[in-house]
Amino acid sequence: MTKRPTIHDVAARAGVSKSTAAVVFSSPDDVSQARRERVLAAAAELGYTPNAWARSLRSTSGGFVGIIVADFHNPLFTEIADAARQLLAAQGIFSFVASASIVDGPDGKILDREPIQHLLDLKPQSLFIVGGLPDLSPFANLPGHIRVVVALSSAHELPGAVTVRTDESAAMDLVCAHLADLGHSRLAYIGPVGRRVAEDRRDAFVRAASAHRMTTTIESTGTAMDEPSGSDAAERVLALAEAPSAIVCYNDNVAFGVQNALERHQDRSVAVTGYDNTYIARLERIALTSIEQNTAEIARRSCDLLSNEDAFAAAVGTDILIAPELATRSSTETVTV
Amino acid sequence: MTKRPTIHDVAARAGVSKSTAAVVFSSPDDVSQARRERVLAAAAELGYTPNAWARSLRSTSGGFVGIIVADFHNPLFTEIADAARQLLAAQGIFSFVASASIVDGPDGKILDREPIQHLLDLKPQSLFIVGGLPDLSPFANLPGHIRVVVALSSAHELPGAVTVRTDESAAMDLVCAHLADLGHSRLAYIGPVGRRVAEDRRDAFVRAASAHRMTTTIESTGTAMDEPSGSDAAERVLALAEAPSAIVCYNDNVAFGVQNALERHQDRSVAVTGYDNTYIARLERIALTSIEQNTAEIARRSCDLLSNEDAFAAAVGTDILIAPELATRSSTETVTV
DNA sequence: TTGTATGCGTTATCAA
DNA sequence: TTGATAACGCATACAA
Repeated sequence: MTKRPTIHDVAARAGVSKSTAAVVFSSPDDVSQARRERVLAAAAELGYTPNAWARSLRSTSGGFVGIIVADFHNPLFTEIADAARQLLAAQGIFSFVASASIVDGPDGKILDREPIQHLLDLKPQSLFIVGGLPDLSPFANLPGHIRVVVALSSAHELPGAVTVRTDESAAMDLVCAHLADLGHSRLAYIGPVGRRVAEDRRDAFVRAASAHRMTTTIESTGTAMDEPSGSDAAERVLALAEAPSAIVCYNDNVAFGVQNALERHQDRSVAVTGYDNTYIARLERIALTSIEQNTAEIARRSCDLLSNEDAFAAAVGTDILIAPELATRSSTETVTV
Repeated sequence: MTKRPTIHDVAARAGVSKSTAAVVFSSPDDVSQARRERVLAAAAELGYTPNAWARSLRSTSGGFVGIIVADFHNPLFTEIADAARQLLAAQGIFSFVASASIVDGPDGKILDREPIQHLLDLKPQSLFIVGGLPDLSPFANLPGHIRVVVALSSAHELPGAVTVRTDESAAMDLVCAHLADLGHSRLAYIGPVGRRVAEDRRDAFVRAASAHRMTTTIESTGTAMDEPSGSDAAERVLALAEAPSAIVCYNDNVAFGVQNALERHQDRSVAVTGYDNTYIARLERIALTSIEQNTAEIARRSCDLLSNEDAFAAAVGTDILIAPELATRSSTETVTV
């Protein structure tokens, strides 16, 4: 097997022309049954499978889905990408995953165009972008027939794209309702600013909290959204004259930092909530109440759009919002005020 | 930009033939300076970059490195893959990452050949396999010029490959020396069986512990290596007549389970160590002493082999062992016995 | 040094 | 229905 068999080898073995053999794999009905069976048999004996990339080169589309993961290290992203691959494979559509490479530029993050161009050169039938990219311009002038679906981020820069993301309002409503039930009335929110998702989430929090008649304080972590920045922000919040009884965080990482700060202050009275319901939040030592984004449903809806032309056409330009759930754990089982 | 410029367009604009233009990009010295500059200028104006896959199709090798990540969800793997990409890019070598898809077969895990075949069809110059795959046979009959480097796993099935992995003996020696320093003399080890790395690590533990004159108990987690299995195994160990004063774990996940079990028993006297020094181990609430695999060094050595033919030839068939480090945290700051 | 012709593995367009 | 031929974007042996 040091060399793969080609359509040429199959044709020779079956005693037909290259073109006839090729047709067997593209539109089997256009060839007589006798020849079709001979070709198929020859292909099976040789272990022939078409070379997808030679096909791509010749055709306008390779018939596969290109998946671009914004950040390999975000388990949410890889989970969705993985689920999408399986769903598409079940439909007989194969997919190819590429990681976006994001580098530091003079002003902010910059999206490296090279790996994306390489994926585009493979001529995907449609594109699935998982997670937020600093820049969507590489996808602005795609050949019109390529469908683009963006998950977990907004694609307002791409008029022809469809976005599938978590319903932030519903999420923050779950959080605030839960805290209201527990008797909280003064909340703080800790999270980053600047990025679209960040603004959405914070605004959703403010709306939800006020709907539940709770007062709010917003503490920014700048552009950071990790454990140390959460810890720092928590210190500032705890120093406030009217300290809150619960702290709602942009994501789990920030919440871990907040938990650390509370631990340093020996303060077990303040409730903390996260967002993403990561593996870590489930650990008994952490036990963080957190929003679970419905990744399975996000993947399912995305794949539907990716593979179904009509479904995509009907949804183009819209945001599809997926309802999240709240996983409640002991981080919100505190002394109520 | 709805259509990418081809070498044809560049040649037309520069007023030379296709081949001349092509040569400018493959062996620039073989063309006169005047024409070279005209071609380069035309390419720049058009924004031309070569289509790597068309090049691959024509040549025996596309000159890029194919990276296969065994499991997207293992942060260690993605970290190494990412580092390798950057190191290779700095050398002007581009790389393409594909995730292996591992499915459940009748007896055990099965490696899906399709995505791998697709990557192979792209004709990589060399292959970088990150992490353990259930089956290396798809790589057994590669065209001879393709170099294969395997990181974090063993490649004894592939005679022509080179393995780069952590020195398990050194790792377990660090752990046991640390525990010996703290006065421990009875150790338990909790981890899975069956896989090569698992056996290596356990055997290394036994050797290191006996070198430090400590007694050992081995508790298996079967094939599992996650938090619940660690928790269960810890319960069994704690029920032992002569309970150990320290528990050494196969990895961090298992160790988190052990920590949970200890927490349930209100037992702060038993030391726990992990392996991988994940992001989670660093969280203040977890503070797990753990072995840090030197991913940067693993990536560096691997890339050296990947890009340097001579270095690879010298190392073929061998295992390159990378020294790990021990990150000590409060999980081993217990009451000493 | 430069251009012409051919092929990589496939699909598409024609005649036959 | 089938098969010869061209083309996708590129590289290379060969001729000029």
